[in-house]
Amino acid sequence: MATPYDILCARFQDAFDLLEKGADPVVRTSDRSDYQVNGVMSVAKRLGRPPREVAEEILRSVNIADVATVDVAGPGFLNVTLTTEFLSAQVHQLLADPRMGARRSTTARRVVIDYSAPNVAKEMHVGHLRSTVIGDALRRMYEFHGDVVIARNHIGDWGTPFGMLIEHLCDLGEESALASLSMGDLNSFYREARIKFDGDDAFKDRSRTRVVALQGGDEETRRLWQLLVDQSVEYFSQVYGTLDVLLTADEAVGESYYNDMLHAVVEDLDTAGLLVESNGAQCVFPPGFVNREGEPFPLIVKKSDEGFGYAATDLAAVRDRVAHVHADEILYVVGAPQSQHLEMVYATARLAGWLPATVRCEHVAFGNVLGTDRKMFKTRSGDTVKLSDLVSEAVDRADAQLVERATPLDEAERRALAVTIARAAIKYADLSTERQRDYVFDLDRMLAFEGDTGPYLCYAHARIRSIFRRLDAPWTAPETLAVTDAAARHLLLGIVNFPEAVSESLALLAPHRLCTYLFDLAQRFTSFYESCPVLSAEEPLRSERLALCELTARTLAVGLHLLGIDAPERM
RNA sequence: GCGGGCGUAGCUCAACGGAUUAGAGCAUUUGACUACGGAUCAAAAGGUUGGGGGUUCGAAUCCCUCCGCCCGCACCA
Repeated sequence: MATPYDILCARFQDAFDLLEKGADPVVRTSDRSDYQVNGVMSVAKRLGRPPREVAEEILRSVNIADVATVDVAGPGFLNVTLTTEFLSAQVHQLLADPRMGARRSTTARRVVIDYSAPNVAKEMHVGHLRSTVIGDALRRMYEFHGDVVIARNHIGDWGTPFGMLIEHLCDLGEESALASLSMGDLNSFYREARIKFDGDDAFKDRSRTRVVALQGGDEETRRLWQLLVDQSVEYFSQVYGTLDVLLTADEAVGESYYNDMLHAVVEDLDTAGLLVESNGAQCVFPPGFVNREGEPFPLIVKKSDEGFGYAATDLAAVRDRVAHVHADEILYVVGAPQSQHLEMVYATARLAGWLPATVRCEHVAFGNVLGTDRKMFKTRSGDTVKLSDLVSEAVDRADAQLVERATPLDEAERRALAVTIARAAIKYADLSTERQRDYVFDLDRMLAFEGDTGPYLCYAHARIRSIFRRLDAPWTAPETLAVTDAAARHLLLGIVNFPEAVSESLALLAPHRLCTYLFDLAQRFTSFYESCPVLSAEEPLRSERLALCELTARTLAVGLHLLGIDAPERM
């Protein structure tokens, strides 16, 4: 279905085309009317005519009487007010549409989304949270849009640390090692291995020998390595489960997956004449990148010790995703600090012809996670909070609040709801702020049941649903709605703009746009609910208001679902 | 030094080049309670959008410059 916004854009485009072909009408939502058209001034400027005169001309030529009334205001703005009949028809269309008006793409694009990327035998921490939550939300939005998402969890499952990890596994004995790993005690496993590696020369030697065996394809070593990987992936899946993240074990396509492609990457770069030896390393120098001294800055593909750098893996991944996964779009949900590295990888892939201009390849960067003291969360030095601890603390606190508020649920339901609310809190807090900014992690704030939080939105939804549980007879929306109350109209206009919130959020890869929309919608609803009694109203007003309640609840639920958040029926 | 990001109310954050009042939330103050779920609503107060230039009919938004904070800058990913 075409949204009101679409219709207005099309109608005004036709009118603007008469004056200047292709001129943008600049249709926007407005606080002065339902929508405003701002494009008149710039057209008038280019035509050298008075803006108000141009506005009047557009007002005469635009074919819009069936949709809205239009007035000229100020220096040449057009204020657009939708007709009640039109809004009424919108309500009926939306009631019949589970997508709440959002278009479904007819040309499904294949979109690779690279997100989460934890390390094998290492704990997932807050540093992985943003990638996981943002990536998963984008995934849901793309799928909703009708695209095919190929998720890639680029786990760190290869490299020199695996020598010591495997040796440590052997020392502990497979059984007890795996038992400790399956308990999610990955930090101490890694730490113990590290301590031995640093303090025990014999262990260090064994570790190095083990790395060589691993890279050489030694069967027993590979088996041990696989144990570590499987155990970790199993653990990651548990964490994803608690967060309701869609990633599956199949989608854990880690660094090692690209091992067999690395030689070809280097050879083909060489053949293409892109490879340069520098300080013993094989490098590509994509133009435009310089180091501290202002000299060309290398992307190191093969290290001076003959080992492949991570750049080789990243290049192989891009190549694979284009050539074999047939991606139309590749998104890397990775922290902002890696921006330069990724830009260099993309530049090199373009030079090598592995990444055609038709394929969109983008770094979906996000800011650092900060503590409430505004200092960086440590990501490498070990002082980070385990993701799983963090989630369980959030669940406990959510549960405590539910108990305090005497929620009308039994114990089991309440515990389940606490999980839902904790997820909502964590995800919404992360998604609702502009990605690129640094992000302050504050459990107290995100778990608050008041304000711009996940729990509040859950509550807003549950509260509407409770109205319908009180009904003793079915209802149907009246043929024509009056929508006379300002608050009701304001709410309906919000509902009708859902598709634009979704498409804008997707186009900008900015989930916070959708969050802002949903919170605003919830506010419009409570304001409506305050001034417009529903159940006690006379028919047909009662049914009209029920229709608005129904549409609001569904819009909230669909929107929250796109963010990876469940909308509970009751709280 | 070079490159990138950020700088908006006490705090956490919005704002798609648009209209006299730059918006929310939290916190503060004041109203509304036997309330269709008060986990709420209404209102007040709180800002020379880091400073200074420029482009534009119109700038938090685009350009330049300066200041401050953060990140990256050769073989860890």
